[in-house]
Amino acid sequence: MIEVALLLSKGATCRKVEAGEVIFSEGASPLYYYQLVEGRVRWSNFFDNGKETMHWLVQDGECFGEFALFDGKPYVASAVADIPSTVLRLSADAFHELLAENHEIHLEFSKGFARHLRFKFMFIRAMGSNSPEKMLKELIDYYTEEGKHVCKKCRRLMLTRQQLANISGLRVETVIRAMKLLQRDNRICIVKGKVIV
Amino acid sequence: MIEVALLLSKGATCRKVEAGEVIFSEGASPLYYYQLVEGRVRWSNFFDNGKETMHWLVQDGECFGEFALFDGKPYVASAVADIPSTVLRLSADAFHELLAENHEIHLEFSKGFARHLRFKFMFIRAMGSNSPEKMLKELIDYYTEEGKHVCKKCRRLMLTRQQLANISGLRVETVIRAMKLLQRDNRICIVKGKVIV
DNA sequence: AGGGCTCTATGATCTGCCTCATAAAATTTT
DNA sequence: AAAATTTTATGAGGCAGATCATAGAGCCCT
Repeated sequence: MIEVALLLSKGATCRKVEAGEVIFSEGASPLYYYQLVEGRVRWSNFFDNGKETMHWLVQDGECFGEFALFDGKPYVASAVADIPSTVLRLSADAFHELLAENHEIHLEFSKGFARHLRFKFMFIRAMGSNSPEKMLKELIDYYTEEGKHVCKKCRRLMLTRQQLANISGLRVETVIRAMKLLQRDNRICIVKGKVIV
Repeated sequence: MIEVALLLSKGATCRKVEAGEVIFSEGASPLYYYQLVEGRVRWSNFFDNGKETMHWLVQDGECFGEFALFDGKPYVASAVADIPSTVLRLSADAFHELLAENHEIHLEFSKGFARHLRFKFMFIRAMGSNSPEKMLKELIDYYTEEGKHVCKKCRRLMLTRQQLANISGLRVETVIRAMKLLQRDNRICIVKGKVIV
């Protein structure tokens, strides 16, 4: 979200992480600002029974865990590399300096918060429907509008049913069945198992 | 969230609204910054079947609908006065001027966004448990920690079971039954039907 | 005090999501 | 190419939250 060169000039360090590596854990104190240069990071809660609640699947250029830097409280969810990734890390102090010096950057973060909050509102509204189909349709519509997780070339939604299950809080079998119903009613287009938006 | 005198000096107008009066509607374009001087405002989605999903029960001094001013998209939920209230309204332009001029105020908004996002993360994590008791316990713990909706004098949680239902997305009967189970297991203290935290 | 409303409460039933089991297909790794 | 892993798929059954019905308790309003 912040220009890489600027981050580096402020003393940010670049690190490569393997798939499955934990970048920060739920409950830990926020000490750094993190930005994903390349790769994919799951920002999730992991439960004892193996279930995962994925709050955000971080893509290239996005930051994650940033809001903990603003209220100073522990991380509410863990960040785990989903594939081999490259991550930039900047100390909290340097991050706050950057914001104080540059109103434009600060405003960009405010806009980012607004977008994220909008997503959460949409998500919780969709949950209220108590219908897997409506829930998934809203989610897919959101990603379509935002162009997130959508392949620019083939317009495929680059999310597996398992990932949609982890995001929506539904079980994978329920997602599979709901997607079939959505397809049957021509509410979504599925080609070779892949959603085309 | 912003000092009242400062808002008024920027041209904010004060308005009294009756209980039930709509301040802004889901889908409408954001034109103003709103701050509750006194009263109570429900920030909710209202569904055709009468169900309500309450995202936030706004209290004295809190602002609402503010994040739409940052991304410029329509409101995701409506704001309705829950009791007779007094609301301050500032034009979007003046609001952005204020932020640009005053880094401290801007930072306060960022912190507010962070707190709200933290709440949403907590909420969605709690939903993932698929257990009304865990969900409600987390909600009550959150309000306890934040001191929100808690009477300073008598330590009563000032939320009805119906309100908890609208917030949690559960049905009121489910909330009532879950609260009884929590009480039976000594996880919460209920006196005369009221939760004491 | 009385009327109207909301809130709290409880039982019965139903629906649908979760769970478990199994297996084929697709993808990744060796 | 083969093996291993993940993803997609389908069926059967259980369980719990939603739903519907009913009613008492508490509260606000004239």
